[in-house]
Formats: sequence, C-alpha cells, structure tokens
Amino acid sequence: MPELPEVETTLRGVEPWITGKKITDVVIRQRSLRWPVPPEISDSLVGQKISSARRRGKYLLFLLSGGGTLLVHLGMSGSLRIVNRGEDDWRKHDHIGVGLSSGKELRFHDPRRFGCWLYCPAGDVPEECHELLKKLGPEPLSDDFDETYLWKSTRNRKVAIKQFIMNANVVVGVGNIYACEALFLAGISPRKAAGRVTRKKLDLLVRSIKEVLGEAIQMGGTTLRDFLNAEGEAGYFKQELRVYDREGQPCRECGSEIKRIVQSNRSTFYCPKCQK
DNA sequence: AGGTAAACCTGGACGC
DNA sequence: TGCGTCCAGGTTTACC
Repeated sequence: MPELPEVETTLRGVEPWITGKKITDVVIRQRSLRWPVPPEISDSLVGQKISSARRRGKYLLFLLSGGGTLLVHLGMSGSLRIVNRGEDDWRKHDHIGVGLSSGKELRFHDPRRFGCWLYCPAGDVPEECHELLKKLGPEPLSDDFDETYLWKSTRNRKVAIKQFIMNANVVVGVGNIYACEALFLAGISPRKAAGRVTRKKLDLLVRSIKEVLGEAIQMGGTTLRDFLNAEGEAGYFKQELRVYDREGQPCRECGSEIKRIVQSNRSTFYCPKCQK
C-alpha cells in the first residue's frame, strides 16, 4: 500500500500523539508478519518513552528513551492509527497495540501481513541500526538525490528505468504508483534501459520524482483502495494521478489511450505518445 | 554480478 | 451463491 508519501503522512499523523509518551504495555495478537515479531517488542518496549519518530525510506523509526529503536514497515497493506484506550474495539487484522501513558494507543493494522515490527538495541545510529537500512539509497527529497547522482548510478545499467528507480538501493520511497507518475512527467518510456536515458531526461526525472512525491505528501497521500492516515481519513492524490490505474482512459496531455504493461510482475501504466 | 521470477498473505472484483 | 482467476501502495529470496 504505502509509498513514501503515505508513510510520511502516517508519520506526521501519529508523531504528535506518541512523542514524549511512555509505553505502558504492548499487546501482540498476531506475531506472524513478514518476519515473526521478536519478543523484544513486548519485553523491551514497556517502560520506555518514545523520544522521537522519523522516517527512512518507507521505514518508520521510533527512537526510545533507552537508546533502542523500534522499526516498523507497513508493507503493502499496513497502517497505523491512534485510538483511545478501551474505546476502540480491535478490528479484524489489527495485530499490535502499543498502550501509551496518555491513554491513547498506537494500533497496527495489516491484512496481508507483509509489514514488519523489529527492535534494534541501543548503540547504532538509528538510520543504520538494522541491516535492512544499511544499503538504502538517498532520500528522494534530499539534496543527495540529484542529477549527477542519477547519471552516475545509471551508467551501463541495462535494467528498465522504471525498475531502476523502484530499487531502494538506488533511491528510497519510489513505489509503483509514483514511479509511473514520475516517468510520465519526465516523458520517459518506462521500458527504456536506465543507461540509455539522456542526461537531460535524467535531470527532468529527478525533478519529476521530487515534484510528484512532494505534491502527494501535500495531499495526504494516495488512497487507491484502503490507505487511511492516522485519523482514519483517505488521501486526496488519487485525483491527481496522470497514468496510474488509468488503462484505456485518455492521456490528460495528448488524449492518447493510456497503456498497461507488466514489468517484473508489476503493472506499469504509461502514455505511448508522451513517453519515449 | 546483474537480471528475473517466486515467495510471503488476504480480500475484492469479475466471469461463469 | 459459489467457485475459480486475477489483481493489489513491497521487498526479500532463490534461481538463471
């Protein structure tokens, strides 16, 4: 479900409710996520304060007063919401509840269970506290992600540009929706080999990725089916989508029919006329 | 090493 | 109503 804008929306939604609050208890109803929820999630969290919350790619990092870090990924269908302790019944697929000293509770919901909850002990830089984070590429909205970086990293790469920008080791946070959208904005065919995209187009692609992610964050993310923010509200970016999920409909720029193809088992939507 | 396909899950939409 | 098929905001893992 969530790409960078949806994870960022989630972070901004839960952050004010959890920072500075002490964890009073943790309820785990389903340990079987992407990886089994480790015992530390209940054993080590209780009694600690959540000192801050941040995002790295599509991972949420909750820094704890003891120095450790709680690492959460929402996978394809995960979401976090804030509920009032005791007032909000557990819904189907609510797997974890973190009780807070304020009387609120952070509740994790994930029907497909591709998400994960992991615990990193104190000692490391939070952004590198786990193997999963160590090889991640730059943040797309940071200055580290620029034209020069993309130019250098694409040299001699034969993989399709769409798959390339969806690789978290290249740049984090660009999932299937925003990869399609950014390539449309930049006028690049999703099938083009990464190493054969011109420097000028790569420059445009960098700016398109920043633009589309930035706009989507402003609009609270994209709700295709079931994404909801921490208050249980939908995002509004769906109405802005230029190509994603628009197979057979007219291109908003040229009127041509939007096409759908499959690349590495994922749907790609594009305009054959606008994207070369 | 790079590139591709399968794997992990549940549920909704659609055709018969 | 039901059943089979296909599809879905991700990413690791196994395999060529």
